[in-house]
Amino acid sequence: MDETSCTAELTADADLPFNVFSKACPSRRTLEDVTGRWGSLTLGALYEGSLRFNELRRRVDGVSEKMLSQTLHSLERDGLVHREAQPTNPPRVDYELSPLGRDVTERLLSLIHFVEDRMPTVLEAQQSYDVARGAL
Amino acid sequence: MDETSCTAELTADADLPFNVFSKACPSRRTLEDVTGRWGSLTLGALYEGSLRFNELRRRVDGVSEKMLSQTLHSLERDGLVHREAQPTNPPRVDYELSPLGRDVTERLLSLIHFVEDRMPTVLEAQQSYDVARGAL
DNA sequence: CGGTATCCCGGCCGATACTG
DNA sequence: CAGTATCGGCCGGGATACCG
Repeated sequence: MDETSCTAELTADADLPFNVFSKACPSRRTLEDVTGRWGSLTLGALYEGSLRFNELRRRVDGVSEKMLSQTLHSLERDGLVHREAQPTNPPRVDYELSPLGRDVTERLLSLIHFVEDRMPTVLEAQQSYDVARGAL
Repeated sequence: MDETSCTAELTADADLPFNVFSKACPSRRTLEDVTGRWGSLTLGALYEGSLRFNELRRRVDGVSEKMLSQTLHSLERDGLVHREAQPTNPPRVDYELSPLGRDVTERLLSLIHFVEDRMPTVLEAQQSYDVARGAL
């Protein structure tokens, strides 16, 4: 299993070059960067436009400096976010989505908005589940 | 901040009832169930059709019994996956997506396939980043 | 087969302090 | 403002054993 082909024999996507269902495939890590707890929210926040570090921190409610910094590094490394630092004093750094990042985030936001939209149904399901379980 | 409205003042989605950018909003947890490390792969695997526990375990390369069990419980609680147990011996249990689960998974797969598709570009970006960083 | 229970370790992650 | 450094808890998650 090298890095340019990670075929998983047991999935229907068996002959795709980069298969997330295969444990060793680098696409799985990238997917986790994108869908991860902070990665998804960071990308989502940046979709509206470029933001500075602390603006981002306020938008993504609950993220710590450390995790935001780490998240931004991963996303920048993946080529999804572009970092632009201006050597002024005080320093000003803007983060914005790359074209690839925008394409990824469009799909991500489609999922996010759908989940937000169906939350009433989900909450109902959760209550039914909990009641049925609590009865046991 | 109750459970039927979680407005985040600082995002553009400020007046949406269920806002993932708000820390306390239940939609964030549900999104994590869907996009999480094992949740996303489990949903993706089930999109092709219903599967039994150990079939699922083999498809989702690297998942442990414990995590698969836990993941399936979360997804079932959210109303995304339906569990059907047949009281035979040996027992047979099938998992399948609910209609809501299918809708969610369609959007999820759109993202997954896009990431898989663009992996060559991502790998290139990563190498550039690593080279530039290694040079420092 | 289809799980649950228990143990336990590594690393995710928050808090705090510090730097340019 | 925009981070990095360091410490520590806690919990995700793997390994193993066990049950119906």
